Amino acid sequence: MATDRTAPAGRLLGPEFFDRDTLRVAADLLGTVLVRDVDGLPRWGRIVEVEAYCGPTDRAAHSWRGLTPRTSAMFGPPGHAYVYLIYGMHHCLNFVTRPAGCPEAILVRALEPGPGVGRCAGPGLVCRALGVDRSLNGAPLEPPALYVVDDGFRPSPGAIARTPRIGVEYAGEWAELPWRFCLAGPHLSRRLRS
DNA sequence: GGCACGATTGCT
DNA sequence: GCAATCGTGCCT
Repeated sequence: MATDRTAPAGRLLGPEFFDRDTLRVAADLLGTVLVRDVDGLPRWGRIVEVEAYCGPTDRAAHSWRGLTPRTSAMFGPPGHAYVYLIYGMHHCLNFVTRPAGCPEAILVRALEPGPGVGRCAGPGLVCRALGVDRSLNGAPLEPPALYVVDDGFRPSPGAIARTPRIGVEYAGEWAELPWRFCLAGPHLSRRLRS
């Protein structure tokens, strides 16, 4: 008996959803479903951990140094993907927020994996499990390739946690801001608190 | 042209 | 605790 891998149906999150305050978008993304379709075979997971990057003032953001070839997607329109290669071997997926010219984005750090999808507890693992690479950099978040839907799931308010972002200690005071948003559970890239 | 390093991961 | 692995950004 084959596992039903049909992606959850729901409201497609378009540019109007992402063209809002980045911290608000980050919080609202928790519990939504990220879908990646390759040749008609959907892979999906529920978003349980994200981080907001609000350049160019945010020293932890890639856009802090201004527009460069790599970060050009961050300066593009909302509702598009910003995908980059880190440590020469892992890809990281971001959703661009705010209008073009305002280089803010949200890093997808962890998913609760859907049927047949591997472990997604970490930004590199999310991209590996869903088959996301730099060919999607700058692509619009639209079906079928890559998109986000609100299927009606609503996390209980008490389940949402905020902590400082991971791996940005170099950013000084910006590293202390609680811009990592989590849905408490067993699928996070790191445990909450310490 | 050269070089240091990273929004990570997995193994010792 | 640390190696893997390479594109990017900055310097010469």
